[in-house]
Amino acid sequence: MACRQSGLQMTPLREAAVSELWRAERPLTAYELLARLSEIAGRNLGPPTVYRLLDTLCQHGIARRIESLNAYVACHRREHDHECIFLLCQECGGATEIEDNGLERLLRKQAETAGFEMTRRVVEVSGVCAPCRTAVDSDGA
Amino acid sequence: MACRQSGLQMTPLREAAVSELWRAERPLTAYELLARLSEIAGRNLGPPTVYRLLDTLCQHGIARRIESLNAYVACHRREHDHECIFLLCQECGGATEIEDNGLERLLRKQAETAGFEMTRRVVEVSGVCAPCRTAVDSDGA
DNA sequence: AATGTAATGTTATACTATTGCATAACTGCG
DNA sequence: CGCAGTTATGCAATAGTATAACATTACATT
Repeated sequence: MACRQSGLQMTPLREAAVSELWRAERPLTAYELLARLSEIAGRNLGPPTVYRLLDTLCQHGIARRIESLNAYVACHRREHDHECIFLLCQECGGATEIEDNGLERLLRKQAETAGFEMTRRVVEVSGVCAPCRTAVDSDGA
Repeated sequence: MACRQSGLQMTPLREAAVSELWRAERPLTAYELLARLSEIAGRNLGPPTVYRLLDTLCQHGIARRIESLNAYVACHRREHDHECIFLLCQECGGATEIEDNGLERLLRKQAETAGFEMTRRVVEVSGVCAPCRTAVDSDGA
């Protein structure tokens, strides 16, 4: 976890949160994370605790919020500061993070053309991921 | 409103909803719309009524949901079937709808490369719109 | 110990959305 | 017309998501 401390101090709670987000193979809602952390802590945490954790982690680029799911994932790609694109599978619930500089440029250009100062962007694609597609195919469904 | 009836029957409630979304110069939350429609109707509508209205309108491309605001706007550009890009101003709350075929192509290509079947996408840019930028500039702020 | 700051706890509440079932309105048809 | 089938709306309850406001704790510096 040491590599992630871009000025953020890693408390036990934050470590646990990051670790749970990593372990989950899909985005977790705040309340799902709340339940898992409560179990780990052996006591009931309150929603504000978890929302604060998530805010902090998101601000440091360690986690990301997925708007169309009201859920959160641990973020890969800490090296670059890029915002990313999510591919969200409707079958398995998985979230894949990708990146596209061309798309970035286009968005930036569009904003510029409109005289719009861009501070944040959300790009989320919903559909069916490759593994789930083949799974469905071989179902004969 | 006649031009919008792509197989959707226009009831008084739906007309009122569309009309309110149009009149608002920014996205409305479901509960904001609920309040306005209740006032118009002269009685209290329930949340399900409004959420059903919005679902229906969104399904017919008459309205669109903005994920990062939990809010809804009337949709321009009925001609094309394009999904669109929103520029969301953090100052005035306004939402501008734009379109970019290049971006569309890029997204589609990315999905394809990942073997991902895309059924829906969300592209939302937050920032400050041109009018608000000049307003802030002349504030000296 | 005294102070300051960051982190977490606690209670209550606000906001967003859906489920499930009841009723009403409209359509087509005999 | 009267009836069945369908679509739309009403309504009550509740689920799910998020924040405000304030109290407490933990730690660092002096």
